[in-house]
Amino acid sequence: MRKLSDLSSRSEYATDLLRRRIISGQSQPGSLLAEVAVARELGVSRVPVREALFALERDGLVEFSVTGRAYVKELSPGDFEELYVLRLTLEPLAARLAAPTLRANPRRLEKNIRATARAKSILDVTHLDLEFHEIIIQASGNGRLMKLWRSMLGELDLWLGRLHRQHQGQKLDTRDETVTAHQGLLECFRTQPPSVCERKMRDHIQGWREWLPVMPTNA
Amino acid sequence: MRKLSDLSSRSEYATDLLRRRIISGQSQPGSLLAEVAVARELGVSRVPVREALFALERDGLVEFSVTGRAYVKELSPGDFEELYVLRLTLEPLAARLAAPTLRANPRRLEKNIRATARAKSILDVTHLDLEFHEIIIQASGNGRLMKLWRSMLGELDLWLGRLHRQHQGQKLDTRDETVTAHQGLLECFRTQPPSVCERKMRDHIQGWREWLPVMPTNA
DNA sequence: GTCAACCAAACGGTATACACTATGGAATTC
DNA sequence: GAATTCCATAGTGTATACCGTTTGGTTGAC
Repeated sequence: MRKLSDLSSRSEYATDLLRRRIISGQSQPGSLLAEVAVARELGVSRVPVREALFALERDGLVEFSVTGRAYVKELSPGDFEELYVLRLTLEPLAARLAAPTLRANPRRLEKNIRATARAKSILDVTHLDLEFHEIIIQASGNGRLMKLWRSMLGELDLWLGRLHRQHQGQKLDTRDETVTAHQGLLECFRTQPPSVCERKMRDHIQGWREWLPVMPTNA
Repeated sequence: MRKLSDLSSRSEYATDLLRRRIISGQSQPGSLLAEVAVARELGVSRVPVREALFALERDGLVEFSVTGRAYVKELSPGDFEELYVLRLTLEPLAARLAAPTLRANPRRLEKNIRATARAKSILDVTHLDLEFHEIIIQASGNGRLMKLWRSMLGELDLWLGRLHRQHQGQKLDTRDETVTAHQGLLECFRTQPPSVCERKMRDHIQGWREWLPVMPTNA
């Protein structure tokens, strides 16, 4: 766990800590995040906590009521579909835009795939998977797109975290499939024109959606 | 101009006022928005100003330096292209998702078009144009998409505002073209399947881009 | 004249205090 | 017993104060 001294500001510390709690499920969905309570608990004042709550709202991990109270986001199946349809639209675009860059310099993707192949836990695979996609978005050179991706990342993490907890008993080992699929994408970037990369990415994300265990239907 | 008493909170007041200033060009791009100075000027404390600055950063109207200072966003031609390519991707999606809803209930679009036809200033046309597009995104039923749109809206406004100022002398009257184009879209929603609406929206946005006067190449 | 060290003013980060509002349960009324 | 009023509590909105850091200019050495 990161300590306060590791971070440049208490706002970041609070944001980081609350994010972990929410994603890990330690903070129950729908529960109130009262500024005073959180502040006392983290050993900081209300000001950094307020800023953390605003930042987490932007990331889709916290929701504000009309009266200004902050609650841990409750997930509905519809939310997941919204997220999925946006990925299905934005990521193929990113792949097309990024194709020339990645063709010229695929090193970061290669490194990511090697790391994924060595990953020992499901959680690591998940994070490396998301990182793989983020590398592509980064390479698209569109800063706005990167911003949008980051604003979706938290909620995506929330979903995947819950999924893993629900299927704890089962293996759910996606490492080899992930590596194979990503190698296919990399090969595409290396040899195919942007429009093909775009299509390939769309297929990849569709495949991911279909592969996922059935999404829970209750919050 | 909105007064403090018209708004529920001083944060909103500050956000609103600063947004207007930035979009209108009253605040020079690149200029420092120092918390104390702004606070004194608006007659509020630093706290609401801080929150306003964070909100405006999310909207792409303000940028923070690494040391935490807030500056009025400087526009580059690349920024505009980034925005454009995202619209070109997200709005056709919205049109497809919204098609069934709008077919069943096109009233809001009709009302918007009528208002546009009566608009007396270029600024009104611009805002009604953006509202037209927002109605469609709203009708898509995808809350995340709406959030993304709103986060792009400020910067879009900034661009269009600058454009109008630069071409003040020229007519640049887009009212009739806008009405015609929007009527075409409405007709499409009323009679065509979602995939056709999607394509039509893509064409519409491409046409808008091509029609725009040459975007300025310097900040 | 140039460069570096230094210093005061400006600014952001955070804590704390106070004012106002919402919330939920207890008391009251019917 | 059910609905309503009332009130204490909890919570947010905002102001202010303090502290450390950045910044930009000035002074001094060379």
